[in-house]
Amino acid sequence: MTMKGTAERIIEAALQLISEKGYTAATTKTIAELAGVNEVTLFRHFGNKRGLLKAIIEQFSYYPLLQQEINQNMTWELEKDLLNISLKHFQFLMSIKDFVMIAFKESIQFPEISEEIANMPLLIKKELIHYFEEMYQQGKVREVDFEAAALSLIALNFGHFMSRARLGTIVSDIPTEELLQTSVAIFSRGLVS
Amino acid sequence: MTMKGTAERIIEAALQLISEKGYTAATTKTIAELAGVNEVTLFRHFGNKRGLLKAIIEQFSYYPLLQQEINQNMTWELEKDLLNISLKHFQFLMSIKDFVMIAFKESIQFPEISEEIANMPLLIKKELIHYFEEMYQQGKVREVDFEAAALSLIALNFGHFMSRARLGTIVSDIPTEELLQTSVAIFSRGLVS
DNA sequence: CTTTCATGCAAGTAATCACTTACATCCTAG
DNA sequence: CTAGGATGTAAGTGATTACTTGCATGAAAG
Repeated sequence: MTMKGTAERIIEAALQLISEKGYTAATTKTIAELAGVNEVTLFRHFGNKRGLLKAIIEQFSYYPLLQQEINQNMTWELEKDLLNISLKHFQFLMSIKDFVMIAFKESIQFPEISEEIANMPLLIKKELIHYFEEMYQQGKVREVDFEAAALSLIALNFGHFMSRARLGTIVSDIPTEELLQTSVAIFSRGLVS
Repeated sequence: MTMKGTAERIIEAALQLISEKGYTAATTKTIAELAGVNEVTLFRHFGNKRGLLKAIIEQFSYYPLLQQEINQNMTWELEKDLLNISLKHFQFLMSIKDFVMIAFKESIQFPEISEEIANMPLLIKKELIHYFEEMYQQGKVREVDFEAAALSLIALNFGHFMSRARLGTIVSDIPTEELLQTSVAIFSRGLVS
């Protein structure tokens, strides 16, 4: 069954080209070429260009949730846990980098993407607030606005991701893990009671 | 002299449309329409579509520097200064929001933009490192990797900006100033000696 | 062996793109 | 009042776009 492989290759090519050039500039012709597939095959699979984008969005709505992986491996040591979460968060963003880029490029034109991409920080926020509240009960973090704290850690990771994904090492050549480690060290020290 | 007003209106329209739809999808026709100008006038002013983008980039390369404003009003009280810097940084990003969006959308296709947009964090990083080093001399911050610390604060602000600029209040409806305040409070507490 | 189904290939559609040319109109500075 | 420069209008260019149609090919399944 070559069909599955073909559709997947088209989606991969579209993912790459749309994330690089944007939806309009990534033509069906170039997508088909990159996929090593005839242009008509693209239309036979997805109907039209928008159907291809829809397929991309659907693929990532079923993406393995970061949420669950955060809940596991909790040691209830603030810095250790936050570093683990941050690393996972960063790696997760990197693994779906192309999709994130498309989402930020085309969110105004295709509102369906906005909902999809907003869902990620919302879920992580929920988990983090839950974690902070539990840690507060244990007397391990001081009293702050936990929602704001959660959003800050998310913003921190996302900012690092954007910088690395878009500008590479232009801004700094500190290794990512080192950067996140310092980043989380400061943040968690600001949270401990 | 109506010329200046016309060129400005075209640039404004282009800024809005390109940031919303991307370079390719923002057609010269729609840009001219939004500017309330005939399409040929656009070409008479900027030669071709790329010349229009070039004009946009040039406009922001002469943008008043955030750098200077940071250097002023230093109180050498960590949290107060960092909050001031963060607020200014955020407001600055918001004021050139459309340009930032274009930069992140088209940086792969037009590398000139990448350099322009990377310059901003580089300058702020330099100032922050300088500030942290001085504060360390004064015994007011503990010893950390100051570059990583600077990058973290920048990532923090940029992350908040991206969230608000792109997703609005979907993720959270905490007022921006309140969010930044908590954000900086945690961060600066993690830095003090 | 034959049928079926995914794909390739060739050709063509109408629409839209960036961009040009020629000429009319208007405002303003001299 | 007049000359020049900025703008509008009209019409059109070739290139490219998303998308379609008809037919050939090839491999796999019954």
